[in-house]
Amino acid sequence: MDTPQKSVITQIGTPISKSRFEDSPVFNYINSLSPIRTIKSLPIPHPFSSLNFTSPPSVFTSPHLTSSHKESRFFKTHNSSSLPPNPIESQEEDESTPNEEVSAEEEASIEMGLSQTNPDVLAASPCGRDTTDLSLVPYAPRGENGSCEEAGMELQKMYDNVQGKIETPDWESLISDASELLIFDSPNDSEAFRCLMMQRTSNSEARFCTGVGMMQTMQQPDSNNEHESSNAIPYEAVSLLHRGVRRRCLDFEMPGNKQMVNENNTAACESSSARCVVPSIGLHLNAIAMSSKDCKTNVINDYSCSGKIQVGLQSSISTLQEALDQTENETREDADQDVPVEPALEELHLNSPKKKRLKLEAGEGESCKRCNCKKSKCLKLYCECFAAGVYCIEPCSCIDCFNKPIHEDTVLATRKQIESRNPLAFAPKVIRSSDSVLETGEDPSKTPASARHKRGCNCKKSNCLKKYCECYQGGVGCSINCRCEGCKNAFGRKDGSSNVEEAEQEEEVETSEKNIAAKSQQNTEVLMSKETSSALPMTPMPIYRQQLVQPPYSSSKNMMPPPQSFLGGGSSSGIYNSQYLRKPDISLTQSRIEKSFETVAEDRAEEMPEILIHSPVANIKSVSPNGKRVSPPHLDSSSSGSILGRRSGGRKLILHSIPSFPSLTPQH
DNA sequence: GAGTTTGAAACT
DNA sequence: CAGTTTCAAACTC
Repeated sequence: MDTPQKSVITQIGTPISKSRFEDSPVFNYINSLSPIRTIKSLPIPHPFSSLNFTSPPSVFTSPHLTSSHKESRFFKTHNSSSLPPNPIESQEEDESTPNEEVSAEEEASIEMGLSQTNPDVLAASPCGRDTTDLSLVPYAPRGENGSCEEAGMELQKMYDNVQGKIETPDWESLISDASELLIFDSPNDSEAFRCLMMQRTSNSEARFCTGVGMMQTMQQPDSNNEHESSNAIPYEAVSLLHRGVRRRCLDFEMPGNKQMVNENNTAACESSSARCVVPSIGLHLNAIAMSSKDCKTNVINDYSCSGKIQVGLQSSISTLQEALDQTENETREDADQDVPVEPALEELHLNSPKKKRLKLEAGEGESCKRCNCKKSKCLKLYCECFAAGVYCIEPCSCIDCFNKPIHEDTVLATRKQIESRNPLAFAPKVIRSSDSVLETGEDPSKTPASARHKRGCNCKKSNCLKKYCECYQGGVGCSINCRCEGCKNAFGRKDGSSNVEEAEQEEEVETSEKNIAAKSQQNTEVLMSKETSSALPMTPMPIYRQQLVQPPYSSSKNMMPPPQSFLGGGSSSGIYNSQYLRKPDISLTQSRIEKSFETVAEDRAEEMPEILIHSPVANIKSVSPNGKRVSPPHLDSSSSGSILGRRSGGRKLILHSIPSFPSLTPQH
């Protein structure tokens, strides 16, 4: 259904829109853009620039009160700016319409560029922005949505007929995807914007991060076109959900599909967490928290979180074409796959008594923080959420939590206070320097040392072998900065010796037995996976999931490097990501930026193997961190052929996004 | 799930 | 800056 509709729209819409579109600067801008080349979009001074990202990240980045104002302003501008409140039309499909058209056009025109196309489109279309914003902004007079842009309105009117047929949800998802893409593609602005969105989202208090939330949302996927109320919820929920996931990477579990699309883009997954973290790489991509953390790593990083699900989902998507299809069918997929999938995953992975821990581990990376604060009100760095620069969400078990959008002022004030005391307090704890890898030419896989804990640890009893150790937790070796005693950090001792191999060996020894036992089990799975992979582009999700999940189980608790660690440094907070992007990266020359990106890509690649390439075989063989990292290239085509293909594809996409990044830099 | 351990954060 | 206390995550049972 969707596809045909779209096609209709595309065909019809394009011609029709032209007359009207041309009038709007936005459209012009869109036209000027090459769907494939995101780069273009950035350089081009579009009306947006002023509106959108000017002061984006401020919100989280630096909890300045002004930031909030800016944001509000930002939103106001959008909302009020152009649209004469047209409650009627705007209500439901305003948002979707414009974007849709554009996306449709672009999709039609471009076979590939999911990532590129959408981002551009979004960027180009104010409506897209607005939509996003609106959806994100609870406070914004949404019902209205009316706040779409003129162009959107006009278009909408024009296409009203067509649109009527179209289901908004699809578009919404598309939009959200596009937004994702956009976000990822344009590190700086997007980042900032993301942050913005984040706040807004949080404000909305709609916390979709949680799988549950998702589930709920997903369950009502399409429906609702009719009333605002009904629509509003689903729309926001869905869109928010997606965004929320990206942003916080919070609940990994979520929108696999969406992310998958992104994933094809590659950066995406991590992105949220990691990405946010791109530079540092958060809790992964820097943890995660670089997150993923962020992004991811963020993010990623963020990766970890989404990793499980994503992987599973990814397995289902091996080709761009698929991705495209997916985009088209997103809604459907969400409804169909996500719902069932999520629960399944949860059960698979999280039912065990260790559910909580596993969850945390998965999400640790980055950004997926879930605190359990009782006395700090989540307003101190004790609180992981607060420290990560994110609001607490449902999954948190905190008591008397003030780290919520409602208490935005308090949060910001507190943050400010803490920052005044320690400007780097909210900076990623683990700083990964892409430069080090590049410059030294070190093998990233063997040099976790390239990333270091910002201040170093102070461990006394844990020997830096447990997560008590922030270095270890961050997946980095101890450094001169550390004041630890009896350091045995598996990622690198303070004295410079690396225990990684040793640790691995030990771990392997420990796990070998387990693995052997598991091997027999997995053999069956392996065979299945091989068969499946060979037969189908996508591998059976269950297998991948298991594998993904398994590693943590099988491996010794302590020895397994936190997922985030691979992604990068402090993924943690989306907030910071923007900062990092702006400050360090901005200063970088384009070439250098590219390099960094490449590094990221490499890291990703490294990472991907871990997650994606957990073919049964690989899994068995490479339990240890190194093994995983090194193994990827060695993977047998037989076992991971499809995966590799995907991987390469992912990289390719990442590279595409690279150009866009530099484009942002010009601002400086 | 409760209790313990641990080390960062906060405080003095 | 050093010492102490508070805190929540990590870990153990």
